[in-house]
Amino acid sequence: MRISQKGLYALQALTVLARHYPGTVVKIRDIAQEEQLPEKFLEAILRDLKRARLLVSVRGANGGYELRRAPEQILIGDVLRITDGPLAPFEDAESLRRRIRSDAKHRALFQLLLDVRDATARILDHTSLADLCRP
Amino acid sequence: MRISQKGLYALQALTVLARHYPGTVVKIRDIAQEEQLPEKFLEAILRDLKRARLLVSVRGANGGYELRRAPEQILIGDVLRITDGPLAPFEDAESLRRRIRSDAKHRALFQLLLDVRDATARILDHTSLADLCRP
DNA sequence: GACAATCCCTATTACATGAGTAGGATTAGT
DNA sequence: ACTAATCCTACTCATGTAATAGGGATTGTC
Repeated sequence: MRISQKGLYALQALTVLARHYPGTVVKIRDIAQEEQLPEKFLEAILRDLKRARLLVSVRGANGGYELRRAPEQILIGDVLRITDGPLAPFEDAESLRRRIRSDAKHRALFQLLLDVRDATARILDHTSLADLCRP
Repeated sequence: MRISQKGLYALQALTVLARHYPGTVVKIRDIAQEEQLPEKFLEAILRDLKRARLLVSVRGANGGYELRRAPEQILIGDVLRITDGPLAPFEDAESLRRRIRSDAKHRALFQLLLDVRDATARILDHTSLADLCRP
């Protein structure tokens, strides 16, 4: 699972929102300036994070985005699953089985890739946004 | 690091060669048939593995491929680095630093991704081709 | 030496994904 | 009404993946 620019930008943006949590909404432009991110691209990313219920937004003048939960309760694994899909070297167990012909013969390979997935997930799901904001 | 079809095919082909190790070369066509892989694509993959010094080949009639070392000494990590590049959620440390603007502020993120890389590498570099051939 | 089998090499194709950009529709504060 | 902001659709452009095509070079067998 190579991390995408989208995933990187999402995490950078979320650290900004974490610093303003709770109470204040931050607008796209301000986040983009603070982290030097392309504004329009960031806009699409924040919409995705909102659809996935990580953020809430306020529309209109003085609008912006805010975390829906405390930074301690937002796991990096959650974020990257939204921006980059499953935290594994494959899409999902089903289609991996299909990609390996004669899966009976390659059970060990299958299990190995599951182990890799579990190891990454263990790390990413035990680190929160708050952890990323600490020095 | 999502595993590519190339990587999957490479590992499947290598298990065939491991079963014939040592002493006999196996031709592309036979490997392709045994594992149901596209022959021309497999050909390109085996060439890559040969260039990377994992295989040796014999040309001409009765030619084919053979492992250069014992299956116990071929690590899955080695194979996937050839077919899929670095075993990390990023290309290399340098360009990750470039992809994250203001890296000073995001040292924790940087370290987190390094941890993920180390965890995957630890698994993949401690599993050998011989391990994949066991039931 | 002819021939067939086999690896070796370059090029091309089709399709999907990633990384954005453009431009307007909608909503809210003044 | 005007302005500032989010929301939404669609589009572009570059790159990578998964092959396929079509030979060239080498070697064993007759």
